Amino acid sequence: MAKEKKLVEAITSMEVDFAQWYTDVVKKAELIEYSSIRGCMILRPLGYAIWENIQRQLDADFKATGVENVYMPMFIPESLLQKEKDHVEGFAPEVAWVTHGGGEKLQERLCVRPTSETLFCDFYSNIIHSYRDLPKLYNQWCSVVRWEKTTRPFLRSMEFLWQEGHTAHATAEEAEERTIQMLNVYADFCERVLAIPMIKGRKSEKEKFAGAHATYTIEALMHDGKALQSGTSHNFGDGFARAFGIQYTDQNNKLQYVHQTSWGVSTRIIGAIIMVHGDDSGLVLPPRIAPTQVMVIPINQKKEGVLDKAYEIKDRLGEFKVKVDDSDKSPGWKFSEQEMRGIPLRIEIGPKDMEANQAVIVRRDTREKLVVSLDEIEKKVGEVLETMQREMLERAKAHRDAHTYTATTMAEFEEIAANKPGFIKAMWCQDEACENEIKEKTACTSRCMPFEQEQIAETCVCCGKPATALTYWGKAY
RNA sequence: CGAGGUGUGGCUCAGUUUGGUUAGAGCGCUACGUUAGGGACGUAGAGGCCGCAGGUUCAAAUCCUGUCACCUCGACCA
Repeated sequence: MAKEKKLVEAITSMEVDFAQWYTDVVKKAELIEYSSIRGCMILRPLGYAIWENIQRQLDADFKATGVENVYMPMFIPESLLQKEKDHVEGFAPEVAWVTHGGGEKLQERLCVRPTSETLFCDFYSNIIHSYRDLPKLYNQWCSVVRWEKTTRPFLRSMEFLWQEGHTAHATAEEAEERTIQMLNVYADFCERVLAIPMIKGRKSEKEKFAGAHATYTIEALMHDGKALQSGTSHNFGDGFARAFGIQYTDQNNKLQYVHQTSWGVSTRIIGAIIMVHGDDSGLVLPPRIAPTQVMVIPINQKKEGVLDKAYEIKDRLGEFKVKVDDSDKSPGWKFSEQEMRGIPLRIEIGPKDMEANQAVIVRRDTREKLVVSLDEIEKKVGEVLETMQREMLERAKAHRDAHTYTATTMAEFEEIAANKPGFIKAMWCQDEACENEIKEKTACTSRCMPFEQEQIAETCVCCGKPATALTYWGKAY
């Protein structure tokens, strides 16, 4: 395959330096701006519009399963945070504390929420009394703060936007069912809308959420072969309920503890969109998440009638999200701008086209050019957007599959980890000692034990004892 | 938190080793004109407490001390 000509000098090539490429895209596409606070980013209009689209569509998916939105305070009293032992141990090292208010030292420190389990639990303990009060299916859209040591735009920032769903159920079965249901909502959304294929599975004991009974995850593979945990769904069992005293009276007038879940996705998912679909010209957005789907670019726009024709095309494409770039930049500039910002389709319209009653449609992902008659432009745009959405998912899947390896011996595992970036499937005994040894030898962590299990060997890749689970391993963000 | 690196117009950087008039360049920005199918060109202009604080010196972007911020890698991390 011929080496693609590099059109935008301002973006470092992926091959040269993937991390730098990522930073360049994030900046050149104007997704974010660094702020004056370390590790906190400013979401610019394009970055925020993508988040709004994610939010709108996921929110509808949640509500279709009966979830309601609430809003909780952003501060958590220290005493409340400390009620669940594992939870506080997991989060204490990275919380920000408020020690003063209005110039006075506070009686009790307040932490800025790193996650809101404790607030929801406290709340639930007050409002749940009877089996008739269950289930509670609440979600909130908010930001949380974690005092991270190193940060990267979208992937890890000190403050980030997310949603956190928190549910309370009468039975363990119902909680488990909800945990899996929400993981499926996430995975379906990612495939259908973001065109990112996900591996669904369970986290190891070591990787699971602080205080959870079980954590489920969706894992995606980035273009550089590193894994990104893109969303999680936790089954808390009755652990938090016991710590917070969340009890209800059942049909037989007996006191019972509730069973809880929590689940979340964050702006990190935007990092996944960038690193799965982006190329050396910048961002590539799947049509279903793109804030602008079509950019009409007039050629020689000073010429009589060209701009009018561009606006006319925009009006005719009313069912899509269309903009006209009528700035006085040169056409070449506008092409690059549209590409850097990941706008799925561009329509070029100039004097030559007008004469022939046609326009040129260019796909962002393949740069394929299509000359279409103006008479059928609505139909063509619809078709191309759909094709693009479908093919982006197919390409991402093909890339992931081509970078998924299997290892049955440690030597094999080490050889792959050292030379081939991607997922490694290997059998594991689920002993944490092996997990640690694998990390030490290969820098790979366990990503998940997928729902779709295969028996590729009898014994653990590390210790040789009988294996209990096929596990995905990889270097992770 | 450890190792390394970087702070000079909006951006990318030169100048620092060897202290010396008025601190430079390219890009971007503004105005006018010519252009226009893959980041056009000309002319004229605006824009700098050289990260911050001390110190050395006749003289500091440059040397010394401290400090802050950011970046990369590692450790850590739902």
